[in-house]
Amino acid sequence: MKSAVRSKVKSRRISISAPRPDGRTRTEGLRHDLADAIVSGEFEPGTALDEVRLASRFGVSRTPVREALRQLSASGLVEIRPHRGAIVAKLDERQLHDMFVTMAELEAACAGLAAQNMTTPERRQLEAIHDELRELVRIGEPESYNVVNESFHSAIYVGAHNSYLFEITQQTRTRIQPFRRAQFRTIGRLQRSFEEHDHVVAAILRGDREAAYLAMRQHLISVEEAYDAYAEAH
Amino acid sequence: MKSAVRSKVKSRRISISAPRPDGRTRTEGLRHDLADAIVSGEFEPGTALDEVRLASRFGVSRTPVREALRQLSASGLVEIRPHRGAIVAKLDERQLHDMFVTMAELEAACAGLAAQNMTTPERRQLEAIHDELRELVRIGEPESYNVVNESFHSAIYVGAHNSYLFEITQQTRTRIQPFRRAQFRTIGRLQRSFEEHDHVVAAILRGDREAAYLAMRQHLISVEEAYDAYAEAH
DNA sequence: GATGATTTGTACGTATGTATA
DNA sequence: ATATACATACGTACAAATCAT
Repeated sequence: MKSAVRSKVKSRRISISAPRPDGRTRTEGLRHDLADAIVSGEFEPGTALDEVRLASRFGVSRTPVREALRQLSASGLVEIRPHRGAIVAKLDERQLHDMFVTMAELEAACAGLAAQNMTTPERRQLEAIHDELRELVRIGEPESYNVVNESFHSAIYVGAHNSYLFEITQQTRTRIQPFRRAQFRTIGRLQRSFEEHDHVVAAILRGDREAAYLAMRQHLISVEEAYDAYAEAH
Repeated sequence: MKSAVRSKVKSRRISISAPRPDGRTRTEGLRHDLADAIVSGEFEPGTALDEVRLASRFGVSRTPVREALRQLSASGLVEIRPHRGAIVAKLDERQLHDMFVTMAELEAACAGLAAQNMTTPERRQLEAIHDELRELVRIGEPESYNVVNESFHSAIYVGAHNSYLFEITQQTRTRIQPFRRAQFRTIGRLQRSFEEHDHVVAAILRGDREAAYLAMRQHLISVEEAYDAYAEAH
């Protein structure tokens, strides 16, 4: 219906071609923006990523869109089916479970290495975050707890002092993100989470690698169980 | 200067465009071929990946080359510097060491999960491979040992029954590959490797997750030490 | 199941940014 | 420091494949 009109109408170029104010290429900017949209949940898993629509939405041609999609497909956020377009990657139950289990192993490895490698200031910082979480449990603030909890885990990734492990741990977290429903909702779960952290922190502070590994692995398994219980109830 | 002439001259198309005999796109084929060339050592780390040269070498236009390079950069084999071209990814000492340590953690995680999850046939198969390696140590065949050793490790990746862990373990192995110099060269190292495997196999067969984890981690640390010793001597 | 519409895949030209003399 | 050469970034045209009808 509309197609007859289009070919004459479209001719005027939008020309956003201005010499790139920032130093970034369009492809880079797009990859970043698309990843954000997926991780934040704006584009849900399974959403079709139409090249032309994305191009016009972001005011660029199809070329950078295609290049960004290729990169995101290699990192796992996007799935490309040849000749059939790209969609936001979808995971079935099994794949999601596998990812959780692997995440537990990765974070446990981080904790173990952190027990060995953290500097004294890093250890002090971890304790400080842990104390902050204790207070948030006491006054019962799930939202703040979730935010500070992120720093807790990040501090341990960094403390492992291993750039590659850091990279794949973050990447795995990013890939799971679109599938995370709610975080901690109940005070009970908060309390339990804090107690598990307590074992992790104690092991790291006394430099006990294997104990830190086991405590963190256990913590994450228990996080998955909490998710599952929540998912089942909803 | 030449541009006046060019626009008339270029018109004849080379037309390798034959309707794609296989079902694969050129980008896919190229990504595969490039990854192969890098992993096999044909393109060494640091090699410049000139778009035009690659395009003509593989008989395609620059577009699929660019798209393949983007994917390989997301998977870590290639490094893209904006406006400055792509090179085969290079790792410094520290990065390589970090990757080895992480590989040890990943394989250890696989071994731990394999101890839990391997089926009876899988356990039998692992034992069979292990017996084969014993024989190869006895008669002293480093080349065959290296080949069968790969199956040994692969059997454990598979036995973990975790698709995501499998994926990142393989990907890490691929990324380290271009930096592997020689494999086991000495009979002494062969013997030592076999003894370490022995602990891993025993732990897996009796379903002892933590012991399997520790034994595999130790094995890989000792593999890295062997590499380092070799590198230092050469 | 064939045909037209739509969307992706590939080629190529030109502009823009980077390196070099 | 400026100009020149060169490789990449991006837009656009067309071909090929998929999907609707």
